[in-house]
Amino acid sequence: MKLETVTLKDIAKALNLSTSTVSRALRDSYEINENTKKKVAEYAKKVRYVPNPIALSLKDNKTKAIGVIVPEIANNFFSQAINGIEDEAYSRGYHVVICQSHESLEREKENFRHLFARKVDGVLISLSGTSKDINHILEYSENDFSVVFFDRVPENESFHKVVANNVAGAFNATEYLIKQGKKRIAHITSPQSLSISQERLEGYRKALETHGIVFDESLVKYCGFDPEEAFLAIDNLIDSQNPDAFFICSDRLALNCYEVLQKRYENKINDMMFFGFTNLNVSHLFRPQLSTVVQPAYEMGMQAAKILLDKLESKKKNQEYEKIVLETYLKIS
Amino acid sequence: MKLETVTLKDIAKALNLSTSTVSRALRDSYEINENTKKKVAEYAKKVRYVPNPIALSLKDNKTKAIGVIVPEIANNFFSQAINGIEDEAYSRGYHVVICQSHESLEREKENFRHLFARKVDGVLISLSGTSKDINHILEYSENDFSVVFFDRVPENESFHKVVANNVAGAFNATEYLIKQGKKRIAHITSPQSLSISQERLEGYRKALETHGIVFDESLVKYCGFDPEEAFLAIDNLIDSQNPDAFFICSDRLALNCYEVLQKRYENKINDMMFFGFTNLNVSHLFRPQLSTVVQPAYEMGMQAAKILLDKLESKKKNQEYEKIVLETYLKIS
DNA sequence: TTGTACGCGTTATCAA
DNA sequence: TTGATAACGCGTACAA
Repeated sequence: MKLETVTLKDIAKALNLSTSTVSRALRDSYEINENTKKKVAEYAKKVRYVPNPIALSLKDNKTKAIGVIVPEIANNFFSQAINGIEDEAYSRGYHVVICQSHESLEREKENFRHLFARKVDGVLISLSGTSKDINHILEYSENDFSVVFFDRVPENESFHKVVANNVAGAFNATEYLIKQGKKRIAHITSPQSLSISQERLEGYRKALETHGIVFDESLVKYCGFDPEEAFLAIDNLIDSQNPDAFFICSDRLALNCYEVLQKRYENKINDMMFFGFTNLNVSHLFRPQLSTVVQPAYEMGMQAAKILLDKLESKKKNQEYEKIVLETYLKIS
Repeated sequence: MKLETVTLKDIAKALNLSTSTVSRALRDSYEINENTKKKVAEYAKKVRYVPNPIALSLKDNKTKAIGVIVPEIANNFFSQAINGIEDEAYSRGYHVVICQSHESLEREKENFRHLFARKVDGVLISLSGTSKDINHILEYSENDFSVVFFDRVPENESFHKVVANNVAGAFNATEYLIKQGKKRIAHITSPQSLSISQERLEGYRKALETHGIVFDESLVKYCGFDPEEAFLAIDNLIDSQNPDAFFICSDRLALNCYEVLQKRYENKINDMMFFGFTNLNVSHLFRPQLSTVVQPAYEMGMQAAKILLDKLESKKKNQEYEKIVLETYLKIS
């Protein structure tokens, strides 16, 4: 059985028809004789005709592909989100091109350039930790190129966004720690420029306030992507702030913390409690125990993809920008 | 600044040249006047001309895209391998379309159909745990469609393959346990159909033999993808085999084991030792401790991509099939 | 040195 | 009901 790609022309030749007739027959056009349709359909099936998507793309100036830019795929939150994106996209006939920014603005720009040059129909993106603004994205989106943000989103109002309820999640986690009797809860989080950092800090603050604990700025540390930063932050906290719990707002930072705590402060961590904001599927196996705020990653990805595809496929330009907020839940270990 | 896609024709019109002249000028053809070249180059840069890859694909019947099929991206080994694949591919002007089989043969077939229909130039694949044969792949590869396997590879000789030295890795892990005084080492592994299962079992056996321990088949359990299978296997082992260590050959199974061991046998696991065959980057945080055999995932992905791209770009059909074997290392926790 | 014409596979328009 | 032709954007053989 040969698999050489069969074209309309091949079918036309074999059946003594014109390519246009074959094309119309396969698309079940009303103006084609039923017999012809049947004949064409049968033959096409027999030779396993599959339309060439490249030709279609060239014609329609659409690729039926969407791009996804995430910081890292080796992160459960993002890989779960990608699963949601893929399920939605594939079920609607789109395919997905995944790019990683590795938390670098430069890479993110490059990814965008790449995806645009490759003519994807739109992009889903969660901003890198070093992207302070979104000028590099505005440039494209102003020209009618669809972009939907998820998880790490910009302040800019003129975009569709899908996020978790970070404030509530952080509130609940912090409140949990407070109810366990913790009073000096250190908060270690991602760069301040990120929406998620701001919102989670807000939830943390609110919980403290609600429970009459004075917010102490020196318990809050923003950390970038050099592990040494986190190590140093922890050293400082332990040396001078006497924390009794940690609320750590990313996978990476949680691991950094455990690293240094286990190495240098093994005797101190027994009474400490740890809460993360991660989708780590193994957190319950950690010692000391790590509870976490879990985001509905799959659902977020799916919703984001849905919004993008709906937008791509709708004729009307809807200038109503949606912001979908999904709830988190606590996984206590 | 407008971003409307500029075509050769636009440039030609603006500069009062023909499209072919512009095309040649941009490709630095020797037959074009230097002045013209400069003029064209400048203008193209100014309007940010980017060739339309769709048009090129249609013309060349090549997409400069490769497909990757892996069981799950939410698995460090595969996400690291993908990083290697992407780095190699992007640096050579290819892009990467990632598909997940979710350990299902059906999905794997579908992925293949999809990638082929999308006209990727070739495919990198690590077989799903339920793929007993590769007929669905032979079908394509026999027709001059390039496929390179990595990690989970078929026996078939007529393919390029990149694998870890599973035998040596398993040998070293088992030997380590033996040297720690363990005598009844349970071996829990993936379905027998997978190359990795066979090779790791071989390493395990060899280590036992080398150290004068009789191989006991009842200590070996193959588990599929239903967690209950693993739970049951462990129950059986503990009930009737009295193991003093576990050598567990996948991320998923390691987690399954911990799940049940922590829940039901907390009092028994203190003296047990655990070794995995995983690229979990958090294994050192687990309690009980999990040491693991680590595969050079990034390198494997990169090598596999390199072989595929070299093949795609070489004129000659080289019928020499390579099998690259990379060494693992132990990460002791 | 530059331009014209064609073809990649498809569909839409117009003609028959 | 069917067929011929043009067009999408590009590169190239051939013509000028």
